[in-house]
Amino acid sequence: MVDIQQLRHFKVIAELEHMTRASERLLVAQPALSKTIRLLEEEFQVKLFDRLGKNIHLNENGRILLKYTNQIMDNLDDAKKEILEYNNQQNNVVTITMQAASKLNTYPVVGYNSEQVLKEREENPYYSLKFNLM
Amino acid sequence: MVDIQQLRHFKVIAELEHMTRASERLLVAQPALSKTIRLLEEEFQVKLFDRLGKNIHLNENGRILLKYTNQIMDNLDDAKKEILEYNNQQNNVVTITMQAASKLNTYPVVGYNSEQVLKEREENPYYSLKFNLM
DNA sequence: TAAAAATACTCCATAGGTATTTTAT
DNA sequence: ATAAAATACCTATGGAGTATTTTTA
Repeated sequence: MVDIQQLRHFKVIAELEHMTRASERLLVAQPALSKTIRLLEEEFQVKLFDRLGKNIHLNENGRILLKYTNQIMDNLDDAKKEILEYNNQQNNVVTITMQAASKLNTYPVVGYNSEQVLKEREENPYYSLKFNLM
Repeated sequence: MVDIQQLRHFKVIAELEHMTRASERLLVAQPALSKTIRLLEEEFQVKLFDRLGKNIHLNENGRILLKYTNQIMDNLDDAKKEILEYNNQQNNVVTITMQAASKLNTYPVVGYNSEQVLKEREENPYYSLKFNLM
């Protein structure tokens, strides 16, 4: 099974066309990268690089994989960004903190999520609840 | 580091919103899936599911991740397909086979890739060379 | 009390390390 | 003689398994 670590390494090797320099860049031993490329080549059943003398040269299969690898990396970055964004928009979250003894504001809130409110009340003298505004 | 196996598992769990049924579908033990979700939640620093009593419910973070997970899966499938396609189009590959002793056709080919031709000639009485038509 | 998820542990597969070999400049 | 990749071998981390506990409907 392909994994993202392998693709991260492949990307750098493909861009440098040089395992040793890639191993320095990635802080990973060179033989580990040789193995990674062998595994990817077995996985896809094709060579990704031509071996030219002591060097390697990305071939058409490699170029195809690189194109999709870049998209996958972008997808991952975008997922992280979008999740971060969603959770950092504090202005769409309302936090209401109240004292457990006070029934003043409890009942309207109970209507929102009764189990959670009652549990919070049992456990903490002061408790707060967050609501996402849609 | 996120990996694709984790995302494959997450996708099924997210779609079923049920670890036990996902574990049957994926032929993976249920505790392994619990751990996978915990690891993903640590990785992204957010909860992906709300725990509602004994069930789980995909939340907004989970929905965001699922969207990108689907794109990543599609990218991987597409990469495999495109590589397969490229390598199965035999009609864009010309194979020329010749006898090593004959110099008849060698020289024009030497112009294309001399090292490879000379090596092939040393090793095989009959050898063939493939050319990709661009 | 049954059904779900979480936790605790154990084990093994494999990613990555070091040392060395092979190959080509 | 040097520089690159490949191979061989070893180790340790973590993914997945079994057994059990916790939680709740």
